[in-house]
Amino acid sequence: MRLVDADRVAAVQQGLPTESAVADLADVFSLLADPGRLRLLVALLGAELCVCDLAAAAGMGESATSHALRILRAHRVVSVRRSGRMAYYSLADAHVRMLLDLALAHLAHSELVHVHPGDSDE
Amino acid sequence: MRLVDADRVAAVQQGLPTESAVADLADVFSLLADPGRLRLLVALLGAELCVCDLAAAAGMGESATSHALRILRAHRVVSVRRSGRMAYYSLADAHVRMLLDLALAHLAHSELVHVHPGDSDE
DNA sequence: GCGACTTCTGAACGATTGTTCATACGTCGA
DNA sequence: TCGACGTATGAACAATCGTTCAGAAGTCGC
Repeated sequence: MRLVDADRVAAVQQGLPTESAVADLADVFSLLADPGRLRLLVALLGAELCVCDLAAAAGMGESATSHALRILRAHRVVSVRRSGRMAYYSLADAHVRMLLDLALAHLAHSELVHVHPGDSDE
Repeated sequence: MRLVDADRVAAVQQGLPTESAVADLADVFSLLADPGRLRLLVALLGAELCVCDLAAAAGMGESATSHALRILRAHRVVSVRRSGRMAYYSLADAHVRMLLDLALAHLAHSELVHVHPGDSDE
């Protein structure tokens, strides 16, 4: 394999996180990479909601909502509080909350950050 | 569709970003959801590197690296500077840079944030 | 110009992911 | 206890994504 700046490559490699750390990071970002889950999480930023209200707020079916919540729950991103036959979900991961806050702040702050339709996306 | 707390649902819906904004956000997170791209971006946090050095630093093939860079370039996340037959890439999106910095800071800060293997992941 | 080299691109394969339908579980009211 | 309701789960399908192989385009040294 060819190298141009071996020193810099070695320095960068040393600064890289562990393989498992990178995998965990990618895992967290994967959870945020789905519009449905993203809407659910944003909805949960301020309020605790039950499944049917979450489905209505996010504009998706209750089954899809339950599946999405199942994944988020498995990754400890949301927590559930049961009251009778209702299930109230809330955001449980401070890490994800900060990522969401940062992302939403950038959304409100400027509209130049992301690509424009038909402009650069492949 | 059944609703438990219609007021709260309406309030949450009003606070949700636009559909296209959510899609753009999910798009950005999708770029960070792949371990290979994540390693490339972290490598680019501090240094400008050519394709072969990036491939070596991230531990992936040059073709795979080029494909990943192509996607990142299409989304304006990285920019390329050409010098002869070499292509030097650098991180171009301040938004993504802050997300990466925040994520890496959390990695260094605590190891309790994410799930443990075989503990909660489905 | 010719050959070596770096990067880029296209196509095909395999794998993973999200969605949907249908159904099962647990809870409340009569 | 029985039916209705909210939620959860399983399976199957479609779609998307990443990787790989092979080859093309452009550049430098001779």
